Amino acid sequence: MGNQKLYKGSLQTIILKLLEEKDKMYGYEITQKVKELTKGELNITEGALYPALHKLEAEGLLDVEVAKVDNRLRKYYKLTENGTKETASKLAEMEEFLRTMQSIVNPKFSLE
Amino acid sequence: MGNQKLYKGSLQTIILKLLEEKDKMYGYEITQKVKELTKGELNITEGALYPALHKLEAEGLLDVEVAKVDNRLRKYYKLTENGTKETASKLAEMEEFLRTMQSIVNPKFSLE
DNA sequence: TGTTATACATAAGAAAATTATGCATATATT
DNA sequence: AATATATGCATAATTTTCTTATGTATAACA
Repeated sequence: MGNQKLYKGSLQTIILKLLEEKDKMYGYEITQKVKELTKGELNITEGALYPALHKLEAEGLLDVEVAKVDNRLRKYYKLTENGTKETASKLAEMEEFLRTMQSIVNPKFSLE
Repeated sequence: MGNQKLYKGSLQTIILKLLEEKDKMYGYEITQKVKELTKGELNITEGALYPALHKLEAEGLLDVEVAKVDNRLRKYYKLTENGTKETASKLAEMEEFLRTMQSIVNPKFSLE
């Protein structure tokens, strides 16, 4: 990929956004969904994902619910009320960031 | 700002892009230019900027030229030949990243 | 004369990732 | 039957990249 490092700092927002769309997801599902959405460009590693999920849970933005499917463990995460608010806020910040970066790397197309 | 952390990983690209536009700039000038371009949203700290410039120089992407203006030191940086190539490459990666993030946070507007 | 602006630099620490490793079950392949 | 790949979780060690704090020095302004 090469540009993986650009995604640094955006993982939390990505997780929250996916959970805003789907209501409840488990870790592995998130990695697959992101791979699909980005056509393979972004591959979330487990070493990044699980600590991020745990942190969001610890901050009270996610609730977790354990399930057993096909004799295998799954941890379903969903937004808390607070998580929903925080998602809106983080998405707004992300959009601002994207606009700003656009205006830097492609000034001509950002006269708005 | 709040969303400063989203810029993590994009500093090199920003520096290179500015130098592609202006030919030669010094550190302090870069911080001011970025502040102006982003309407104060992004404030590059010295602790991030100077190490980044030194690294780009060490990698052979930038040449440095020292000048004395008003009895104060300035270090002007400019792109090397290799730096120009790398800039194009990094800008392409950045644009890909921005497109991808757009498509994640705002799927409706990214059907292109 | 003290504060703000200009101009460089580095060190300590924090945040967020990568890489490596581990455990366990299910499914597909040879 | 054995092996590899996929599913599913987790953590530890390390690296990268930043923030925060600190240092030096000159110029301009109040």
